[in-house]
Amino acid sequence: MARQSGGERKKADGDNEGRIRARNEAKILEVSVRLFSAKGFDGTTISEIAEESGLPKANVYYYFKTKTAIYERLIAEVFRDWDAALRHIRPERDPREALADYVREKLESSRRNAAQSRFFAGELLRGGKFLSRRQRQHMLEVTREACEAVEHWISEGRFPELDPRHFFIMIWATTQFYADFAPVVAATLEVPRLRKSDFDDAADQILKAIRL
Amino acid sequence: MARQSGGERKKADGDNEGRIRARNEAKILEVSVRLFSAKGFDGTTISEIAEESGLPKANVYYYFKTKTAIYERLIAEVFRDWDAALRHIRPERDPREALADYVREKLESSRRNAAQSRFFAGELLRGGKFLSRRQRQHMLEVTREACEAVEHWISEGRFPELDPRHFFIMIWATTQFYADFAPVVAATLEVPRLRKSDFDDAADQILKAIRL
DNA sequence: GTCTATAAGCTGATAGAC
DNA sequence: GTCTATCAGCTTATAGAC
Repeated sequence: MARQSGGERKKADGDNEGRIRARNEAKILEVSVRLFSAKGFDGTTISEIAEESGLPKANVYYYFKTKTAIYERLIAEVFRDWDAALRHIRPERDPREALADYVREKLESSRRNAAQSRFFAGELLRGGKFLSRRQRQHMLEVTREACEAVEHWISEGRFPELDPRHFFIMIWATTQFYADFAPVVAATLEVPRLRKSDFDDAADQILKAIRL
Repeated sequence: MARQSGGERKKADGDNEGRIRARNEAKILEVSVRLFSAKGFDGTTISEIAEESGLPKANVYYYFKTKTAIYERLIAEVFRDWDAALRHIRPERDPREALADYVREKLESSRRNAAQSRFFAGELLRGGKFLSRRQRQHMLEVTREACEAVEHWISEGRFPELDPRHFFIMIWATTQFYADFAPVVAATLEVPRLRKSDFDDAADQILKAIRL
């Protein structure tokens, strides 16, 4: 009680304030990624974000200055994990095992965060206008490193003579596809909806198809 | 002159009217597919469609009752070509040649109609809510037929023992990717923008990777 | 068929009381 | 920090003169 009175207010309930802020921001972002991925940037309204977050519209604006700010925060969040799976691709590893780990992790992470995956795919589909130069640069560097690992394997005769860049595009396209275009995949597999086992099958089939 | 007067007006300038209608509708659709693919359904306004079509807004509404009607017409148009490339996949053909033709045509058509390809990808990314049951059914049947051809090849020992459905998902995902996510691909290949030769390389690399 | 003017409603964003 | 009330602007879509 005493701590909350006086001129130190701002600092005094800093903990509480921080907790509330963290919780509300997290809720807003969680709801937003789902809505943006399902309806796009313009199809998503702040009213709807507020409603599904259980907050009045003005409170959403209290935490995020604009709708664009929410979108950009989400881009940054997705981006942080973009290269997580690529860490498996290292020259000293066995190519077969490294690729298997990479494909499985990529499929698993897009399955677990389907909304996030679709959100990012939507952004790239529209040309990636919200990506900063920094972020583009980072993607490029990470890809280049992975390509170097593959080139190393090729030079040792442990990998087929493919262009690593096209190879990664192929793997990336395929793994993303299962989560991003789930309805099409489900229809093709003739199941009502995708289960974890379908993703496991996908991983096996992809690795089998490229016959490493 | 005489033909245009009197009660037969509607029929008399039917030719002219039809030509104008055909031209204006085509222009509207051409502009719309580009705008929808770049900004999504809600991000695209009828004002903008009208402006870029060189027509007043009210005329757009004269040809299409609603914005949704334009979108649905585009879906139907894209849809008509969905299975064109799959016609190469027939049991009596040589699997190697059939697949090569399929991959090349898929890449070439998505390259030539990049806006259309992205438009459709955007629709599927949002769950394909505008697809009719008929259209879904058609996709399913065409895919099933192609899978049967592959199964035939497998039974004769002319094709690796893969699940044809996962195999087609892999091919479809990869070929689409080059046109739909062109900026990412261009960055990965470290070129300013994709040229026809990049698509040709892609076809070669895909076919090489699956080692048919 | 063409086009201007306008209706009716929703949007992102803010002011200001509590 | 929370929330109500509200604004200014833009949206889809239509009415009605030409």
